[in-house]
Amino acid sequence: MLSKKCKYAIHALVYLAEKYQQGPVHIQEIAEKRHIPKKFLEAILLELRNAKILHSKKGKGGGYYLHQKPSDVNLMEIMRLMDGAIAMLPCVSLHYYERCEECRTEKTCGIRDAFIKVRDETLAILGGSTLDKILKREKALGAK
Amino acid sequence: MLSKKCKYAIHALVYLAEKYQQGPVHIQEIAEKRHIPKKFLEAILLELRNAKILHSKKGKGGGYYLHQKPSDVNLMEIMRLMDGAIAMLPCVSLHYYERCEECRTEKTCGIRDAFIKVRDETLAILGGSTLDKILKREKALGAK
DNA sequence: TTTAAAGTCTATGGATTTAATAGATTAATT
DNA sequence: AATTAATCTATTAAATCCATAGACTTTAAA
Repeated sequence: MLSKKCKYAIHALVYLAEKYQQGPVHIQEIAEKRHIPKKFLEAILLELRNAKILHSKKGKGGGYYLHQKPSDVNLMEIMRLMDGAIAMLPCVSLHYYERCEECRTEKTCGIRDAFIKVRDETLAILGGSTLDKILKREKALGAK
Repeated sequence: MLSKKCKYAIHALVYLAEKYQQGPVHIQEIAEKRHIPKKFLEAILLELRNAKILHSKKGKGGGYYLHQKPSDVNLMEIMRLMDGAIAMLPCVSLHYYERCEECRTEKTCGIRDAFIKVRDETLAILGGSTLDKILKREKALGAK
């Protein structure tokens, strides 16, 4: 399951994708429109900024805005950033690999196989889910 | 990520699949062979028994054994039992559906789409991963 | 019929993670 | 200088995960 942090991040980014190239957006505005606790959102946006997905501007007229194009930001990277590994087992994770304490002999573990397949399918789908596609889909579904 | 509980359950079941139709196996034996804390394993096996995946026999010469055929037990049901939903969002879960507080308007949510696809692919793979297949694979990989 | 083996059940404790809040500080604009 | 808004540091509250302890029950064998 995605953490709330990750869900909030996705929602905030979709919101910012909608306002792409329209100048900085206040944290306050995002928080209100997407029903996210403001202080929590602060921390999230800061992390997205440090990851170069967002830029920010301080002071009056400041706020956050997308650094990358909406077509260049996908769910895979957002989720990795917020929640870490996408794989269901540490021993099949590409970015957060860890040896499984349980199955000591990785080479002969019959379980990993299925989880490698799940990982690959999942990454393909999430990697292809970009902010602009999500936005398009929302519009197609009739969101205002 | 799978919980330890779930990993332990899978390992224990694979072990019991190996001993299918060879009589009851002690908790103690499974715990030692698969490096699982015995007391924790007790609780797990009990749950698997209540779910009719295992049977048990009390008293001397007792122990646990598979109730279903190894080809009838798959990772999907084990994971659902131990960890709950397999989907990454509550609002796309088939067995543990819950409304997302975040995206209030489910009908116009552009995010769900990707997670429905992930869910379907994942369920197909995990549902097809049965104990006997895992066992076969381990033998093919040369586990003793 | 006693005894030992083994599963069953209830309860609890500690560690870690997640979610949220508070307050002080820094930077930019007007 | 005043105002606005992001940044940073700390702290707290709640939930979950992992593990252990101990008493109880059932069964089989001696």
